[in-house]
Amino acid sequence: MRILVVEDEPKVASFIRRALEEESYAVDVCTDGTGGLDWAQAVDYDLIILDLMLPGLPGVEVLRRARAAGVKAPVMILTARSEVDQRVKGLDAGADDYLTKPFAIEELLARARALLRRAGGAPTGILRVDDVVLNPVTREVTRDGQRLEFTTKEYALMEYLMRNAGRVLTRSMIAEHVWDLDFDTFTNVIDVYISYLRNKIDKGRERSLIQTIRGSGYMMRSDG
Amino acid sequence: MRILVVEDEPKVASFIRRALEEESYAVDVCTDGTGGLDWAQAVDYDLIILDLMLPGLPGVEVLRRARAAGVKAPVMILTARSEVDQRVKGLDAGADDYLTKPFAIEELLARARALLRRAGGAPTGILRVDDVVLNPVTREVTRDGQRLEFTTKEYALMEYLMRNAGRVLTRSMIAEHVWDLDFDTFTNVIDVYISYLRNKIDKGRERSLIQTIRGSGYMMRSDG
DNA sequence: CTTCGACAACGAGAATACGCATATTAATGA
DNA sequence: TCATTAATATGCGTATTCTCGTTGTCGAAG
Repeated sequence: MRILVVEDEPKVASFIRRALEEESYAVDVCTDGTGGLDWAQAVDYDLIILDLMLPGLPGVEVLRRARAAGVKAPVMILTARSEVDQRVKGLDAGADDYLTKPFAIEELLARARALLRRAGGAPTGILRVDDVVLNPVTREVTRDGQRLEFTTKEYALMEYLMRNAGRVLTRSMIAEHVWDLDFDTFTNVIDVYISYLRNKIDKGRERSLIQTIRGSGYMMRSDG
Repeated sequence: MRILVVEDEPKVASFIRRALEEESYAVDVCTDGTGGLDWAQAVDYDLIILDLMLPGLPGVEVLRRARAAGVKAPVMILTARSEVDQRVKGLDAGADDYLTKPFAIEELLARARALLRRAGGAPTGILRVDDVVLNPVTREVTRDGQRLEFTTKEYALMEYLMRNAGRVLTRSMIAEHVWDLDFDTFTNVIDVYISYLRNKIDKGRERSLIQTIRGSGYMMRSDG
């Protein structure tokens, strides 16, 4: 699986690269529109992640030309929250999904997986802890066969916990993986969302699947 | 284990501090080079994390002077990716490791552990005294295979004792490595926590693993 | 060997920090 | 607009940390 990231902010770019690489994708990063277009045509990527705010050639134009040149790879566009019309233009120009900045890296990964699957069979990698089953591809979570509904944030947190079942995850780690770059340390959102998850997962059970490690963070109980 | 962080960006600094504290290290933060140098000389740190881009005194200079003044603590350098020149790579400024920004907090933690381990002379990282085993990564302590539960402070003290098994540790040394800057000398918290540890470790044994050195401090018995 | 003083150990309770739930406010999208 | 989700603020209960007074122990001097 090879992914092209076209993003001019070095900070964001390297953050995305790292995250994707950790998921064992091969990643190429390009910092300007023209170069991105060149690469998109030169290599048969499985996915292209494209920032719309680019120096030189605007993102929408990159996309349009790439499609015109026969690039088939699914494209995920990144936009600022305010640039709604840009987003629309992007989708018109042939994008398959969009993500607004700032975003949580887990969300980007989840969507990337979805796009890759749609394009052609990515590995399933179903996560299972106790009788909770999480399917990262469909984003479905069940307990005891019963479907559980999560919001985006809740799901991202859930997936992160499941992926690291049996390991202690400190709040810093959770912040870094589930929230975005400028996370305020002096807040209790994480606690609150853990509480949301527990409400949905553990309703009416005596022992929570998510354990609190006082002074450090949380841990998803692993089997046994 | 006490760590000095010299970093001027408040956001980054507090993020690092938090992550380290969640791993039960005692952490001091300094926002300028001159102050950092002073602290490095004043306190016997187990690790120093040093940003190279600092107001006032540049990081490399802080490091050079600290080494000249006889500071032995391992030093991890933080630097922007673009500023990694040969000197930094060769680590000939006297650093023991370097990390480029931006970085994943887990990587910083992992490297910190590695440096502390190297300095502590434990090749595997796992500390063992008699039948007590302490794993700094998972922060699990067992005696005879039996899991022992510690609070954050208890664990920090325990790790410090284990790392220095066979060596007499005075109360001031313990205070310096396990408690923070404003430690009240006229208190007996240390004695109290030693007692807590003994309760948990030595329950029902005749000879304590932790020996009292009357008039000086305490010592973790080393094997034999 | 005894006595005394200094030091350490212990127990109990006060103070604090932390996690959790709930309510409230803010942002986002239909 | 309203409904849904995200984030913040606050109050409460409890685990942890610390203080303090008392009891116990060690060791040196008499």
